[in-house]
Amino acid sequence: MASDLPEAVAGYERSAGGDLRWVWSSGAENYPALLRAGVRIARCHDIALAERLLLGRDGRGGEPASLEAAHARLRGAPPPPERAQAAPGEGPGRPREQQGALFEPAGTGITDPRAVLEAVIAVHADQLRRIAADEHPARFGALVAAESAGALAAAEMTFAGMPWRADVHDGLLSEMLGPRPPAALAGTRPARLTELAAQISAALGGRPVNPDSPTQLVKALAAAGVRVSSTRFWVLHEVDHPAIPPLLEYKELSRLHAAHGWAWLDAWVRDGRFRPEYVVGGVVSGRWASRGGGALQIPRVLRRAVVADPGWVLVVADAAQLEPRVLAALAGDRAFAEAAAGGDLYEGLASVFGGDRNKAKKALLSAMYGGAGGEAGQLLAVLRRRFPVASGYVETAARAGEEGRVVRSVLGRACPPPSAAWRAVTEESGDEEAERDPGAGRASRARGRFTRNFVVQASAADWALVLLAALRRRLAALPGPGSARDAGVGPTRAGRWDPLAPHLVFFQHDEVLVHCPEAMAQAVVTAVAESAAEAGRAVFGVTPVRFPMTTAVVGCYADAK
DNA sequence: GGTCGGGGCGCG
DNA sequence: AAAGCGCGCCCCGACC
Repeated sequence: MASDLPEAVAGYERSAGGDLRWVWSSGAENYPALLRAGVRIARCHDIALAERLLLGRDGRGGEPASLEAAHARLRGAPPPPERAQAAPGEGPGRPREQQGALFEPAGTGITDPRAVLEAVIAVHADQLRRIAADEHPARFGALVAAESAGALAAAEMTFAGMPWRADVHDGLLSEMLGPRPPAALAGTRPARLTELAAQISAALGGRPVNPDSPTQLVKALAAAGVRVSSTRFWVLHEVDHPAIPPLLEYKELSRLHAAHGWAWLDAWVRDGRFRPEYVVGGVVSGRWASRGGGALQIPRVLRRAVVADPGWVLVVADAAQLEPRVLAALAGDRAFAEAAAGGDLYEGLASVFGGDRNKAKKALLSAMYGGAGGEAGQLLAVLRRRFPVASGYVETAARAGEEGRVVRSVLGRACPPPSAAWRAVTEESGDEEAERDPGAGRASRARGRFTRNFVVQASAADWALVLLAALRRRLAALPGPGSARDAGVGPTRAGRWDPLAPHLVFFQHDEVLVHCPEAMAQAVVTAVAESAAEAGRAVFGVTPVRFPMTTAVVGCYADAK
């Protein structure tokens, strides 16, 4: 393709003043190269993500969703195999390199530019038809647009990177684990873990026990007169034995060392930035997943290492009690929405549970997750009596799941249909006298819990995705902090990635981080609030439910809340 | 030598 | 107290 393609793209963006939607095979494949060339685009239709949503809706989520596959299906030809996810020779825990020429789908398939263009046009037209044929075309169209915008935001966050102070991270590790083992001893336990392992072995009779091995631990504990069903934290926590305190400390520290220790730092932090690769729509509910780096599981203790650049700040914003609010809006439960009108939803509901905020929280979580053990049953009964509409909503979703049906999020993302194995287990025997498989009830209830949670989690993901898209758009429209940048506001900025403008650097289900010049922090806070309100309207229409975000302007992520 | 499922635990 | 939902990734140990 033309070497000046990024220039041409930027030119179109500029002349269209942002009122332009690129249609392309995949943002994840195409956008990183544009960003590296300094080009930012405003909007796109992402064929691969749209195809994934459409296939999921039609109960065909297992089929490949690439442009080539969609085009082949359109022509009645057999779809090509899914592209390999990882290039050969790529080790785990290493950042990936983006490959492939711009706009040229990688791997096997279409290589002739005219054929690519023809395929894009044909598949796009077909997708628009299939969207229009949806039960709720406007909502499903909004979902496709938000998912596409999400792909842009994801690529931009990877490109910008999360500010990460390797020296602070190293200091935290040394403080907790002892000094970093020299390179020659890489892979061995640091001092503190070695000490703890020795203490554990000594307390268990003196023979060496590998605390990383649940099997060895259970045996050694049994020999010491302690019988445990597992070596999970909360099981061991109840045990009174001298080996337990060092063991619990070992487990906590060894996890940090293994998952986010020095090896992680070497592999994932470069030039003061952590650049995880997000997988948009990687979770069935529409939440994002990440590939490598454990980006969505960063231990809270390491937030200390996330520090804004000099003169810059982090705006940390997270949606307060998003999922119960989503349930209130989904179900249209007026009583619930009114009880939750205040800032803290659980506090607002506490009066229903004898003034106990924790009980309110437990009742809501049980309703959304399907828990019913212990106290939860009683609390659920209270919830059902006081908020029958909201309770009925999740009960209906659970019943659908138990019966093998599918459910959808508010914008229309579909949950996967049950597997063939599930159908086989739960199928009623034709013979009335025959014993029903004892696993049938268990499998049925498990799917009920899944669909019960899906309607809430997936609708919350819809809202968060729309929020992210709105915030990305609003951030790009903010005037700059100084006169130099003011001169660049408007059309001349369109189509350009501006490293001095506020940008999203992290997104974790219901939380966003924006890195911005200090002088722009208040404007960003306002943009966050406006985006949240916009998302509420766009996803749920007219509703009394509010979706407040708690925002903090900080120099360090750890100082937010 | 490699793969794969389970146990365990980090995040929401 | 955690569980009940969704993930990714570590280590171990069984297996090829």
